[in-house]
Amino acid sequence: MVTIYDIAKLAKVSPMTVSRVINNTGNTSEAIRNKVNNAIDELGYIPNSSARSLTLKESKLLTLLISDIANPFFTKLARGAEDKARELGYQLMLCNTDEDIEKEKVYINTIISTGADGVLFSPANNSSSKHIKLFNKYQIPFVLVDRDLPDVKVDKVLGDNYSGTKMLLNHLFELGHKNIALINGPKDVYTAMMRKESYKEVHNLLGLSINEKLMFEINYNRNNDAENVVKQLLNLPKDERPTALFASNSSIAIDMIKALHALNVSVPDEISVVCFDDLDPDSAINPFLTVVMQPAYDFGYIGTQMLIDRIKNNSLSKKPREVVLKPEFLLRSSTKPIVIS
Amino acid sequence: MVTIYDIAKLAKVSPMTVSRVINNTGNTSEAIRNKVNNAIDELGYIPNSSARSLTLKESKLLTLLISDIANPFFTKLARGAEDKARELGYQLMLCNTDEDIEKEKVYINTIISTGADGVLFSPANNSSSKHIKLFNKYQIPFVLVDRDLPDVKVDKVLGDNYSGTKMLLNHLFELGHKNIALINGPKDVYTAMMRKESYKEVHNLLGLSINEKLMFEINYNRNNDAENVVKQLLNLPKDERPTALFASNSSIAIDMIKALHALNVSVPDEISVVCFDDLDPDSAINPFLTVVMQPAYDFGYIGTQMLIDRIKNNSLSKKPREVVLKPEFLLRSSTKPIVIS
DNA sequence: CTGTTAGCGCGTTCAC
DNA sequence: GTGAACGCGCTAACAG
Repeated sequence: MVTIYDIAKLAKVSPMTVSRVINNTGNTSEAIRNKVNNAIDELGYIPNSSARSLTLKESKLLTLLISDIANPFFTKLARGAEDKARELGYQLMLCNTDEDIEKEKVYINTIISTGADGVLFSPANNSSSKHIKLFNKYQIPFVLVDRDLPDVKVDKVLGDNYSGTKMLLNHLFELGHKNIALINGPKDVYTAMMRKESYKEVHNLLGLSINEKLMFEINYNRNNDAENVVKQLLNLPKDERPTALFASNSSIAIDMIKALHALNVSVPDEISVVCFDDLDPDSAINPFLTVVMQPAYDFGYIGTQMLIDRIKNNSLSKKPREVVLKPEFLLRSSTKPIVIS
Repeated sequence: MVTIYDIAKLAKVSPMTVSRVINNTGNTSEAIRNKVNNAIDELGYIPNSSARSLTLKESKLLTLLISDIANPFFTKLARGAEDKARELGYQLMLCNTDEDIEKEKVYINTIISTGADGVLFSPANNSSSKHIKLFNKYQIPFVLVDRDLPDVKVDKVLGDNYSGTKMLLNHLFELGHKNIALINGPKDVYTAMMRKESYKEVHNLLGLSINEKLMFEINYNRNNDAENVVKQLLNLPKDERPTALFASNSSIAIDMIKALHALNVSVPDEISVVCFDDLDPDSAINPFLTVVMQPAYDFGYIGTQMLIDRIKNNSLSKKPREVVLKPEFLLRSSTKPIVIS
């Protein structure tokens, strides 16, 4: 391992001078700077960031703590975060909680232990609030992305769940659907909560009744309950049976469609399906699901910008900002007008 | 920030004893252990891993250095790597080079600087060989995944590019296709190189001639050249014009299909398309592309196991192991028998 | 079984 | 404009 001492020796200066040259701090003569830089090149010196973190209490390391790396929404968010981080001279580390609050806890410990300068955080569920105390205790700034947490006052980048839900429902209404099942994520996850509220509100505003039997809560990722849900829905008496499904995210939509196919129910001929978030990368060649697409990349890009702002002018006093990103409706072929039989 | 000194004071022992309790190293009496643990809980102590790395020269941090996080192949690989890393008490950090050799260089510096214990590495291209000197110099073990590098003798997890290519081509041959265009990745990337060689070999073994005009090299990710390639192919005289495309990865396949669609060429009615690697997550509901699917998750899972093996018994002397993972052929609907007109 | 000392690589503080 | 001493938080090596 090459240290500043090695290069100090080679350049015949003190380690301190080397440090100054590396960090452009204090004054150094041109001649010395050249000597030092040559030595650095010759020895292939790479600074030890552990040592640096220890004295500086800063690591130039950001962490993206998300709940499902297999979900294209989060993958795109990650790309956005990474791009902005690089732009601003930070390194991004990715942690995947798998929607698991325990994993999340472990990760947060590691994050603090590692000395990240900030965290871009999409909490597993509302219980994540507990974990936040740690961030506060260790004074590490974080920005909430996609999923809000009650009573947590920090910078946030959120989606507009109401307008997204409304677009999806209105589309279905226009096609004549009345019995629209809501296959939602867990009720203690912000986005699921919001989408359910919006679902109810949109119905209420239109004077439409809501059938509780059409509302389900399952996991946001990897679902084995999908088939169960479908069976329950299909067993409903004809006048209650849904003609359309509103899946709360794309992962659920996929699982539902698979379950429907397994039972020989055709989409969209017999049941229409819509959901939040798009299905990259291949939706490009095979556009099927009608969705509202959220600007996932921007969630990461903007969130990271806000995070670094916080880190730099650590005016934690400054009032938290909240950015709301609008979704876009994409009409494709998983929806069809209702068939009157 | 809480340090071992704080908890030493509270527990009325020496910092060293605290360290021993935390790490289960040396003997400590039950009574003391309890006192210390209570203090730890009370103060919410979290070890500072920078300090630890400094003395221990080990960070329990692994880095996955890949070239395209938007590619589902690498996403799944990442999940496998992460699972194994967690299993074995390591943390995984993800770096995305975007197929860019310069970004890769910067990342490798950061990786060394951060003090990762090992690297799971899928190089951008053959020039990456230069970067490897740094790993050697800093004695940080790495395992090559998916992409090999000439003359680099380390543990590897590679795909079986020959058999994958053969399955794809044989399938097309059986459907009657003879003019099969190869839309390949860059020639200095291992997988692209291997697939091209295999393409030639399979043709040769069957005594089929190869038309150089049907072979293209474009980027593995985000392609603007796709449309150009398609135009060139379609402008070929009828007897040379391809009736099928062999895309070297799924990203290229998508771009090609988009370009074909843009020109109103139907897949598979007019041109069949196949490629390496599957298109999760939604291929589940919308199976379209005929592919050979590689066990991406296993690339990460096995590679990480090998990496940690190396780290633990750093018997760098031990002969490098090479694991070759077989792909699986998935027949779907992007291919069709050739139409004699 | 427990405590003391020293040092990991670096940057801040204060001299020169 | 340059250098020496100290300390960041932790643990290895040695005492006791």
